[in-house]
Amino acid sequence: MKKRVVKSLSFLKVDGKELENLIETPKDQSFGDYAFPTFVLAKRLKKNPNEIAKDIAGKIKLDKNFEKVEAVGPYVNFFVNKIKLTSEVINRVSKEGNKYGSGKHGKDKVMIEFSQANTHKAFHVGHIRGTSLGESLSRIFEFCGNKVIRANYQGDTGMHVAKWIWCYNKYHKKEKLRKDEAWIAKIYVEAIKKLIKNSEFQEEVDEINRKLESKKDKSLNYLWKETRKLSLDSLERIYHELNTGFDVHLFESEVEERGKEIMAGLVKKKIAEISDNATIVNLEKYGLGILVFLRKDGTVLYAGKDIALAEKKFNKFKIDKSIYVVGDDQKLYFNQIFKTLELMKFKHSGKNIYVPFNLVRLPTGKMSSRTGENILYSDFKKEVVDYAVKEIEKRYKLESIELYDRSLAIAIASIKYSMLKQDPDKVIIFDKKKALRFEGNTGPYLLYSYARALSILGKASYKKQKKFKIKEVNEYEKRLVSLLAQFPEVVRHSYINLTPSLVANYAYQLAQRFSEFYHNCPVIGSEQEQFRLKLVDSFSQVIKNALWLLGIPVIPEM
RNA sequence: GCUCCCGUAGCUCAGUCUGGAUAGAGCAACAGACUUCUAAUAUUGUGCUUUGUAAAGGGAGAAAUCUGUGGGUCGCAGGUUCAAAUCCUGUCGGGGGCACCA
Repeated sequence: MKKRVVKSLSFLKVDGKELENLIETPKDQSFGDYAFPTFVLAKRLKKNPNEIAKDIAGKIKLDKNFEKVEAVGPYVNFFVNKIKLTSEVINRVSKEGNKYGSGKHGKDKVMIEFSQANTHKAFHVGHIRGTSLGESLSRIFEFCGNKVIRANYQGDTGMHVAKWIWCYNKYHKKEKLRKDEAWIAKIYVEAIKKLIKNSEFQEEVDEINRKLESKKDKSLNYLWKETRKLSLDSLERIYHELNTGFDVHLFESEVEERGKEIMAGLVKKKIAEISDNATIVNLEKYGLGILVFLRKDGTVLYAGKDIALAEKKFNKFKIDKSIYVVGDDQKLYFNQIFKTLELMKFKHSGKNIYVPFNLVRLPTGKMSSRTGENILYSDFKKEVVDYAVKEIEKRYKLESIELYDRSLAIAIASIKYSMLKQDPDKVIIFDKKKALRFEGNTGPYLLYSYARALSILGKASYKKQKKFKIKEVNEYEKRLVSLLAQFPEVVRHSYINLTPSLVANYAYQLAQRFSEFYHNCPVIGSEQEQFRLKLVDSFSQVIKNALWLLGIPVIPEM
C-alpha cells in the first residue's frame, strides 16, 4: 500500500527512495493511514509548507486505492481503501503463516555468544536478562535471513573455580557432592567471605589455581571434573526451561594454552609488554587504559583467553560476524579486547559486535554471585509458578500435570517478557511484588490474548479455508488491521537496532488493540462472522510470531 | 579524578538512533461496563396459591478484559532550527567502569 502512495506522488520529482523514507505512519488514525510531510520540500522550494500541502493534495489523482487525500496544515494525509487494505493484510498473513514478518535482511553466518554462566556459581535472576536477550536476538537474526550459531562461553576454570575447590577441600570435604545449585552457590559465597576476612588464605587459593591450570594434581583434577559436571547439568536444565539452547559450548579451559601462546607472540612483536612481571597491553594512547592478560605468575586471565576465543570463533566455525551479548559493566573491557585484536592485525577484527545490557539490581544494590546478594533463579521461578497455580485454580479445575505445565509456561512468559520489554540500556530494579503481577504490560496478558483468540475460533469451529467477504471495515477492525500490517517493519527495526524490546512493545500494543476490537465487535453470530473470524485468526498468527521471536511459546488455554 | 549509561505522570516504563501534528501505556486512586441463568424481596393485574414487570445478592458467556476521570516545568540552564523529550554544550542527581575478578 505504501508503494501506491509513493506512486501517486511521483509527479513531485523527488527520488523514489527518498520519497518512501519521507512518508510516515501518523500516530493518530484520524490523520489517515499514511502522511507526507512537506517540510523538506518547503525548504527546497522556499515556500510555505501549508501551501505546498494544499497544492499537492489538489493534484493527486484519486483512484480506487484511496478513499481520500487531504491537506492538514503542512501534511498531506492519505486515507487508503479500507476494504482493500484489510483483505491484502489478511491474505498475506494467512499465506505466510509462521513466516509472516520474516525477511531477507541479512545472509551471514553469525555466532551469537550469550548467557556465559559460569560453573561453580549461582545462576541468579540477573542472568535471565542476558540469556533471554541472546536467545531472542538469535531468533530475530534467523528470522531475518541469517544462519545463527548459538554459543555459550562458560567459565569452567580460573580463580573462581580455585576458590570454590579451596573452600570445599578446607571446610566441606566430608560432605558428598550434591546436584543442587543452591548448595554449589553457597560454597562459593562462603569462600569469598572467608577470603575477605583472612587475606593470607589467598596464597592457598593461588596454589590451587596453578595446580588446576597445570593439570598435574590428580585428586584436584577429579574434583574439578565432577563439580564442573554437576554445575553444567543444572545449567542445562535451566536453559531448557527458559526455552533456549546452544549449538556450541565453548570453555575457558579450552583456550587457556592458546591464549598464552598468542600473548608470547605479542610480546615479541612489541604489541604487548611485561610490566611488574605481568603481561599487559598499553592502550592509553586510545583512551582505553591498560589491560592485563597474564598474571605475574604466568597464569592466564580472562583477557588472554578472550583473544584466543575470538580467533577460534572465526577460524573453526567460519563465521562472518561475531556478536557478544554481555553485561555493560564490561564495556571498557570489550573495547580493549577489540582494540587489541585490531592492533595485532587479526583478519576479522572489524566483525565483532558488542551488545551490552544493563544490570538487574536489587532494591538494596547490585546482584552478585560473589557476595550471595542475589535471588536464585530456581527460587524465584518456584514463586512465580506457585502464584500462577493459584491464579489458575481460581478459574478452572485441572489435572495436576496440566496445571503445572500451564503454570510453568505462564511463569516463564512472565519472567522473560519482563526482561525483554525494557530497553537493554536501562537498569532493572528487581521488585518481586511487581514481578508477580499478571495484568497490564506483562507476558501473561499476551498469552491470555492469544488463548482468547483461539477460544473464539474454537467455539465457532473455524476453518481456515473458508472464504470471506468484507462488506465494510469499522474503526476497531481497521485499527487492528493497520497494526498487523506493521509487523514486518517492526521486525526489521528490531533486527537493525539489536533490540527485541521493539517486538515486545509491539506485541503488547497488538494485544491491546485486539482486546479493544473484540470488546466492541461481537464475532460469533455477527453479520460479518467469516471476515471477523479471519481477522481473529490473523491476530493469533501475528502475536504468536511476535512471541516466538521473544522466545516465549504460546499456550492454547490459560 | 577520567569515562560510559540512565533521568519523561505518585510508581514502572514506551517514544530519543532517523527532530515534525494535541508527549503515550501499565500500575496505584476514583467512577463505570453488555448478554444470559438463578432469585431474597417489591409491585401490576386476576381473584387465591398463579401471571407480567422491577430487583439486592450469586453463577455463566470471549472479564488475567474493556471504558472514563484526575494526574506532566520530558532533571535543570543555555544553544542550533521554521520546528527540540529527540541534536549540541554546560550543569545537577543516580548507576557502571578505570592493573593481575569474570
